[in-house]
This record gives sequence, C-alpha cells and structure tokens, in this order.
Amino acid sequence: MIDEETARERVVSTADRLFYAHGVQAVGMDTVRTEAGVSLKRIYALFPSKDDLVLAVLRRRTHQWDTGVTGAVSRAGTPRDQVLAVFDFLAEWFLEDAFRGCAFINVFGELGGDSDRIAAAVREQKASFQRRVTELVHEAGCPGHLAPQLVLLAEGAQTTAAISRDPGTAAHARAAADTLIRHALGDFQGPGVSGT
Amino acid sequence: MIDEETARERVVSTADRLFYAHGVQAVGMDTVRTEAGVSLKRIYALFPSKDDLVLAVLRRRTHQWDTGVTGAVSRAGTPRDQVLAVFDFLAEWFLEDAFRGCAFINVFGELGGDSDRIAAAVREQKASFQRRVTELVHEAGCPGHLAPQLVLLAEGAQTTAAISRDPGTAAHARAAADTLIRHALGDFQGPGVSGT
DNA sequence: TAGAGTAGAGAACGATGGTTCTCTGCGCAA
DNA sequence: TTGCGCAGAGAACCATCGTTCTCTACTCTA
Repeated sequence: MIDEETARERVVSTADRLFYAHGVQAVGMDTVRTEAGVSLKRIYALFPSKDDLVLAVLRRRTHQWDTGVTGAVSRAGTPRDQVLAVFDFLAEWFLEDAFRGCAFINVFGELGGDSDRIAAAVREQKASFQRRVTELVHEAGCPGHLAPQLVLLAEGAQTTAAISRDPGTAAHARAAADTLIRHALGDFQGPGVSGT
Repeated sequence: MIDEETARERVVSTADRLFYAHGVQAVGMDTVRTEAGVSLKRIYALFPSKDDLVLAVLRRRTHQWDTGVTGAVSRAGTPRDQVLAVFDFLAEWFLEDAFRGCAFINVFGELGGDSDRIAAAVREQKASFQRRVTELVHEAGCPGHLAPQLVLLAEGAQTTAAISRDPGTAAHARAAADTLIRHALGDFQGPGVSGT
C-alpha cells in the first residue's frame, strides 16, 4: 500500500490538474479517484469533503506561487529588477500549455459566492501577494501606492492572457509596470534611459 | 399569457442574476423557472439548452457593458477624461451590493475550459472592449501600446475589487491609468500639473 | 496456518442536474 | 356549444453528483 503522504500528494496534484482544467464542479470525485489511483475511501479519509480537497489544492497552489515568485525575484539583480521579475515569472507561466488563468480567481468565480471558506482562502492568497509586492516596492525605494497598481497589472495580465490566449500579454504588463516604477522613482526622462 | 419578448427578458435577467451570484452550475433550471415565473417548457422553447441560456446572458451583459461604457465616456469632457471615464464607470459598478467581479471572467473560469462557444463569447467581449479602449486612446492622441496596458488595469481592478471587496481598488486603477496616460503623452512633469 | 485488521474496488444511496412528457384547463373558430 | 390547439404546472426520466457501505482479499502476527 502506498504511503499516506504519497497518496495525499497524488490526490491533491490530480485534483489540482483536473479542477484547473475543467472547473471544480465539472470534475467528479470518481474521476479524481480514477486518475489519482487512490480509492474513494482513502480520499475521504484524507479530506472530509470535496470542499476540503479544494482548500488543499488552493494551499498547494499558494505554496507553488510563493516559491515561483521567490525564485524569480532571487534571480533578479537590482531591487527594481526584482519588482519586474514578478512579471517575468508571469510571462513564463503564460507559455505553459495548461495555462488557464489564475486558479484562485477561477475558483472564486465558481464557488466564492456560496462558500465562505473558499472565498477566504482566495482572499488571503491575494492579500499575501499584495504584501509581497509591497515589500519589493519598498526595497526598490518606491512609494507604497505603487504596489496595488502593480498588483492590478499582474491580476489583469493573468485573466487577459487566459482569455485572449496571447502570451504577449505579459510583455504589456511588464512595460506598464516599468513605466509606473520609473514614474514613482521620479525618473521622468522617459524610456531609453538605463535605470541601474 | 405573457408576451414572448417579456418572457425572454424575464428568463435572461433572472438567469443573469442567479448565475452571477452563485455560478452557473450551482443554479438549476428549476430555480430559474421558479424565480422567473416562466415554465420550463417555455424556457426550453426559447433556449434549446442551458448553454444557450448562458450565451444569451452573456450577450445581454455585453450590451449592458457597452451601454455603460458609452454613457460614462459621453459624460466626460476631454478625450483624456474619456479614457479615464472607463475607470469611473468601474468605480460606480464596484459599489453595487451584487458586485462579484466580471461575469465574463467568472463564466470563462467555470465553463471556458470545456465549452468552446462560451469561451469564444467571452473572448469576443474582451476583444471588443480592447478595441473600444484603443479607439479612445487614439482619440486622446496617445500611442497605441497604451490601450492593452489600460485594459490590464481594468481587468485587474475587476477581479481584485471582487475578491478584496475594497471599492478603493478602482481609484488605484484610475491613478495608474492616469500615470500611464501622462507618460504616453510625453507629459513628464509628474502629478500636480493640470493637463486639461 | 489461522485469524484479525485493513485497504481497495466499486456498488449503493439519496439528492439533484438538465431535459422531456403528461395532463389539465383555457381561449377561440365555426 | 363543441372541438381543437396551445400554455402552464410539475411529474417523470435518466444521468451524475458527493458520500457511504459492503465485500473481497491481502498482510502481518502468534
């Protein structure tokens, strides 16, 4: 018999893939069971209800998101590039075949109206991301009001890239972010001037 | 017996309200029937399937959105204010009790992965909005690359306002848009200078 | 080897989904 | 008045949902 942690990971990653691709309600627990290769009995021992499984999927996504952002930021040089690295991270993501927008936004739209737990989980992830951007913005010496503006660009890029299927969306977001950062830094010389 | 157009409008507006509040799959046709006061037989005579009803709802939303944007733009003065009027329109919308994000994004997340017709309808609405913004941007004398950037702000504002429940989100979007417009116009004097 | 405990496969269950059908009753032409 | 046709209400239908239960079979201990 497979290890409990292995079973858990298999169920959550399978559910993530299926829920993300088709929506939560379009995927039955039976399909999760078949594709994960873990019996329903076991699944329900690990997650008392489908809602709990959805929450576990969101937790996993939150962790992956945080890891991805951290990695992209750590690969960047100057504090300003670190802010822009968020958009580079998005650009890479948008190129993936399975990309279908922000899972949190999708789940919120589908279930957030009726499930307070899920709405709260989504809200917390978005708030956490905004805090992260606020930190990066401060480290780059930019005024705080820049952070929520950059967050809007990132959120808009995710939904627009998903719907339009245009991976160039990330470049628009990055360019807009760059403009806003320059402006916030008081660098009014316009594009073309190196900021380093 | 009630007029056919009246019945149709009752069904579509009821479905819109219910689908928007709870998600499409969470609302049964029986509920639509009860709340609209139109028999199932009649509903299925008007819309061959639930998918067709969803598409009718999206068409109605598209029309309402276009009307709302047109109204806000026509109330604005200068071409630059007309561009910003889009964000004023959003600000008003975000204040509504029933506001729960962009219905197109929500439906796309829930059903777009499996229904090509619905995905196409959402894509067309977003493309249409981008064309509209592109026109406004050109009339304001701004370079074309500004339009997709402003669209990202508008999209991001809708999802962020829905999830965070912070109506001030619109102000952030508007401020960012204002900065981007000033920058695009080559007005590098920073905020505080009247641009009329 | 015998027995206890447990995991897996999937049948079963009640609810609910989208969709269709039946039945009742009303309006209207001749 | 009589018969026809259509609208409405909601029962019926079949599939599928989330969830639970049963039964089989295997593993590990003494």
